[in-house]
Amino acid sequence: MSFANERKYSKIRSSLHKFVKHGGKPIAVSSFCNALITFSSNLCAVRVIFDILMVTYVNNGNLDLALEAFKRAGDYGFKLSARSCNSMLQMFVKEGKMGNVEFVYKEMVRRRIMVNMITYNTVINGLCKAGKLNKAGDIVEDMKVCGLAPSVITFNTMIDGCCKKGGSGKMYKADALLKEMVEKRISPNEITYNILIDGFCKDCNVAAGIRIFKEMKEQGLRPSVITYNSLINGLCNDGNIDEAMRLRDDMVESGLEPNIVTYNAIMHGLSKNNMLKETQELFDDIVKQGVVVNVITFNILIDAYCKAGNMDEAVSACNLMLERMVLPNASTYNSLIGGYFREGNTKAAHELLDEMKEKGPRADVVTYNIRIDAMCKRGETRKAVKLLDEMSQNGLNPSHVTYNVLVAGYCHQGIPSAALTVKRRMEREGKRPNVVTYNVLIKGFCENGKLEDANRFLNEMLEKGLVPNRTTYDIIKEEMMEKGFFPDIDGHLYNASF
DNA sequence: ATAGGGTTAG
Repeated sequence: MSFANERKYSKIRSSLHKFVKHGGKPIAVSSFCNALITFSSNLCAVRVIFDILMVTYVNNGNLDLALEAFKRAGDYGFKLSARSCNSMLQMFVKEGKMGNVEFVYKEMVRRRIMVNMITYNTVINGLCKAGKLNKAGDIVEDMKVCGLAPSVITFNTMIDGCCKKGGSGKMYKADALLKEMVEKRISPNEITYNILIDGFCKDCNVAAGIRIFKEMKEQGLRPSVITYNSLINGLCNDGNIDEAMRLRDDMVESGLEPNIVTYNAIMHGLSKNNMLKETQELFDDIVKQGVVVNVITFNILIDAYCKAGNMDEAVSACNLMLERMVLPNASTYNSLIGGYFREGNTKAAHELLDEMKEKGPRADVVTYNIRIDAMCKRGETRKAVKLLDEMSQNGLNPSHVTYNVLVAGYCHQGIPSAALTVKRRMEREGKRPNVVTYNVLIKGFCENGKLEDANRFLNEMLEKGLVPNRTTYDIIKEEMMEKGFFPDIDGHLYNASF
């Protein structure tokens, strides 16, 4: 592009920016496009203008209109650049709008827009984040067919997808991918190791995380603050605060400065281990040090107070947060609402729920789960089930917890048959019952004297490949065996973990 | 322009 053209385009860019900022409604997109092709004889310029228009919409966070422009360009047969399509894809991935990601990707291929490495990696990342690992694998095949070899970023993305997806053997699969990349002579980098370390730590296998950490150093790669944060977080969740602190010292010694994520992890670790005083002290300490604390820091502190039943301190922490111009989010409210419900202060809880409706952050799935749980505990499970409809009206998908709470509610009210209808509804909505669902159900049927049914669910759970946990065994022991009922499941299945 | 860390509910 010549210098004159470059200047022209920068003018176009700023005019388009103004257009997008003010009158860029969908109807305007189409009339704009019409005007463009009617009055311009320079089709190459029109192509570029479409491209800039789309990028400008993306940069202004107006993704619907960006998509509209993308579709229009297609209607008129203008080939957009991969670069601008990629930036739209990235935003759709960030917002979790996978339907749009898949549509744009397919369109790009159909319109023969040169799909590049970044396109592939972005789409693969989106699918991995949505838990659609098989589909992500299909895209990896697509890229191979098009002559592009998966890069270290592709592998890292896929490995992270494995680590973050639930299910048994996920770390085994992640490890297999690591082996595969090494075989293909692609060297794992610092990020590969960070992903694996975090994956093992989250899989309750800090020991494996430390092993990878050592391997990383042996490979001559330098651990970063992120590496340490993953390990510190893992150790804290393991209740091993001392070791976490030692690692923090290591980190400082190797010239790395702990950041707010480090402190949040440690504060959370302290509070989870009932060390409220230490949590509070660390908070005061970092504030004194001048560390900029964020909404997560406050949420951890507020939640610690709420769990300790100290609502007054929770509220003053909330006020301090506002003083420091940190805005509360849904999690902040959720902690407080949960705290009030727990101490039986329904009035205060509802005042906060009203405040959320009026001006606060939008209620999320957790807010509903807390409300539903409180209703169930009051013996109003039927009423709680009605909230499922309100959730979908607000565009929220009930989670496993939502259904599990309802199942527990009916069991607790002595109507396990109603609990079963919730389980069926859950399956209808495409949520597979998990270990907690079965634990609740098994316990519920046992407590209602229906041991045979409970045994049936135990077998069903095993058939589905779900791995019983400590709670399952406790239920079997206390609710079945101590009542003289011996479950007719394979003996080895429950002998192994005792 | 694409990949990695911290909070709430069962």
